[in-house]
Amino acid sequence: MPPELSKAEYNVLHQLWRQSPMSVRELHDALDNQWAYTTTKTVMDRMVAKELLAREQVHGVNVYRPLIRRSQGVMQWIKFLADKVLELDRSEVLNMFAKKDLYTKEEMAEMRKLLEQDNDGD
Amino acid sequence: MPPELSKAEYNVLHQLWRQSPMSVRELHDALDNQWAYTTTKTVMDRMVAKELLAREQVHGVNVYRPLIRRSQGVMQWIKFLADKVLELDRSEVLNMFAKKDLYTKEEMAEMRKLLEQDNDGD
DNA sequence: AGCCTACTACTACAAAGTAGCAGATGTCTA
DNA sequence: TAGACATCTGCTACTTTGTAGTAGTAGGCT
Repeated sequence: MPPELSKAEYNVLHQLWRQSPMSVRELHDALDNQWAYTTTKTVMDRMVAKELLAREQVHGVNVYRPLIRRSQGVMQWIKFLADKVLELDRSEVLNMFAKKDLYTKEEMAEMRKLLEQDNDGD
Repeated sequence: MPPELSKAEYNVLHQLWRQSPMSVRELHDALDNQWAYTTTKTVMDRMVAKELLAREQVHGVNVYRPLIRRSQGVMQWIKFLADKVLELDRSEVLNMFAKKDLYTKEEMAEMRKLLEQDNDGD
């Protein structure tokens, strides 16, 4: 079971899933929220501590890379959405997502698998 | 603009939107999560302080009532989902919700209005 | 009257949200 | 080349949330 992600953490991952690795500065500028630069940095550093991100130095600057896949990250929102907001079957919500063609075949397959795995186990 | 809701807070509201008012005990038992009873109470009391809930005594017991409407509460998930997870137009996501027939005509109308209001204002 | 039981207010501690500061280092210009 | 800036980086810090324990209290039972 993938770790719980906060909205803030998901936000960071969201960027890194599109482009990775990125420095704090790059990611911060790509974000359209109102965070202070240091906030972005703090969040990212804590994510390293939690092993959600990997950090390495490139030419003297830290760059960050996600350690979990998008399919894993998205799953929890599907679950939350299904259980608490839409009150639908999780797989039904997943299907709503599927229709929008945002995720690759592989990601969809993995999400379906994740769904089965903990469908009555979390 | 409705206040930001945490998942925990949303959870509580979710129950109260179905049935209200409820005592801590009733709500706690209705929830299917793993909270301790006192956790439920703490969350609810804090929500009163933030004016998300109203509390009143009935026959010596506190009962709680939501102070924001479901349409308001749901909106933020629509926004988050649209912006960060699905990368779709917010109204498109709202339409996905609409299809599922979970919300009344009035709620849908209000959500559409909320969407316009802060569509480029938040 | 004394004891359960449930309810309430209060306290507590860890994690997340949000951000400032100060030292190190790279860069540009007088 | 020595300041003068601009970054980047590692700390520190304060507030909210998440999560829960404890103790006092009031109502009902025996």
